[in-house]
Amino acid sequence: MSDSRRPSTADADVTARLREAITRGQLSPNERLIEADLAEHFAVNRASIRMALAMLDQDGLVVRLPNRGARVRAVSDEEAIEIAETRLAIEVMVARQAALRGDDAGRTRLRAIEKDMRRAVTENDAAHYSQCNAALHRELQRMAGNATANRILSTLKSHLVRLQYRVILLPGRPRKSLAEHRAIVAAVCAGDGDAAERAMREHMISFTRLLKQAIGAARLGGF
Amino acid sequence: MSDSRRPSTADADVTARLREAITRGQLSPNERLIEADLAEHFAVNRASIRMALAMLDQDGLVVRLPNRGARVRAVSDEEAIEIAETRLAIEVMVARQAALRGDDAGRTRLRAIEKDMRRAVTENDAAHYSQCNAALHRELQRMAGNATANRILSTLKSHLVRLQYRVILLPGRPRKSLAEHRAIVAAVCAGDGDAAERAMREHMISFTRLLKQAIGAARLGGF
DNA sequence: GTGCGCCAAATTGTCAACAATTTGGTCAAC
DNA sequence: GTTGACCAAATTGTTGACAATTTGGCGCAC
Repeated sequence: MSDSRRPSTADADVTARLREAITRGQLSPNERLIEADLAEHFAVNRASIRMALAMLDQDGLVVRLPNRGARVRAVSDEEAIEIAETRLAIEVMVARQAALRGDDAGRTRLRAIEKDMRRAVTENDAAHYSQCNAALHRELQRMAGNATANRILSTLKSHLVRLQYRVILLPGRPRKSLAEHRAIVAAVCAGDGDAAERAMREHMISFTRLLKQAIGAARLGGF
Repeated sequence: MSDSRRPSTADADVTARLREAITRGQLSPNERLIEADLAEHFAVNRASIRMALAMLDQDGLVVRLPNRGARVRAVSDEEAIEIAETRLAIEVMVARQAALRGDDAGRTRLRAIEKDMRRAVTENDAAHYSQCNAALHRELQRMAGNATANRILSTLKSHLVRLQYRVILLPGRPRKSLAEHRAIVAAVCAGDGDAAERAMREHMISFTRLLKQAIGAARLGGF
């Protein structure tokens, strides 16, 4: 659903593809991004690549040094924690706003996602659980209707994707996470902003703590 | 201090200048940004302008439509409120982190700024007060040491500059704001994260409320 | 007079060539 | 053997020309 006759430039297209290649880990952190090579790989000219690199630099996914080219930005461990903390602050606000401003359709969808989530846990389907998790947060964002927060969250998430799968795969995580999610859904559906905020804070603190553990473990075991 | 022999490209330079022109209001909201004109005005070639527009688009300061050019993005009233709410969430976190992680030098500077601020209020110097205000928030950000949050805050602020001066100039605002700032400084210097968070929340809620008032007033009186 | 198609001007998108800079290696001098 | 200058290759930065698209106006039919 992206190659129809809708007006779109090569630039925007290649930017999206390059962004995905980075977030999906097909390009390693600190890997050099050589304009000519990328231009050939994506079958566009260098100007488009240049544009894409400039935008991804602004996004924080790429670092560019004058006359010295671009690299995939490596998020350090400290940075990953910073990002998680900032994400926490915004997700908490989003949960509150979703509780206060959400509509009936949203609440219905929220309950459906929760149900689906329960099934994923009983069936031990980690992949599906991860999808439900994303869907739930997405629905909360939609209900909150704060486009600014949504934009920021999506860029923050794009910086963490590489790391967060470690957390999801931790033993016992889905069961714990499920309970937290149910508390969030209950509070939001009840229209209780304070409770939603508390529940989301609990959830994100728990996530952040595990992220720190995962990072610490990787630091010891990785090299 | 920008034309020395430090390596810098025309692109980065013109991006900063264009960004400033937009935030300072020298370019009106919705104004068309024609590449050739800008290139002539800034004495660079179109490619640099193109790059700058792409980055500012990513920043949210400019909107670009394929084949139809770029315009200065107009932040709607609803959006301004969204931005203020999101900023609140992050500033609150920054205040907490500043309280927990701040160093002695930072605390000293904070007290100095507060003192300066008091003087600005007694002397009714709104411009100087505004500077102190910026300095205080900047110092808190430095103390918190959360680069991610800092980056986000600076873009959020750049979207609000046009509006916030209305709030500062409201009668009685500096005196009220001063009391709020003193509470923040006290809590942060005491290393009390909870209190710092509360104080900053109070302050930002008060700011957001006034922003809404200012927006409402402008909507009635403006046209 | 109103609507419709068409053309020209303005503007953005794409491209390739050229200039400037960095990088890595070689060779000579010490 | 090490240091330093210098050169060549690789890469990025800049420029101008050309192609594609949109926009606004003009004339024509009705």
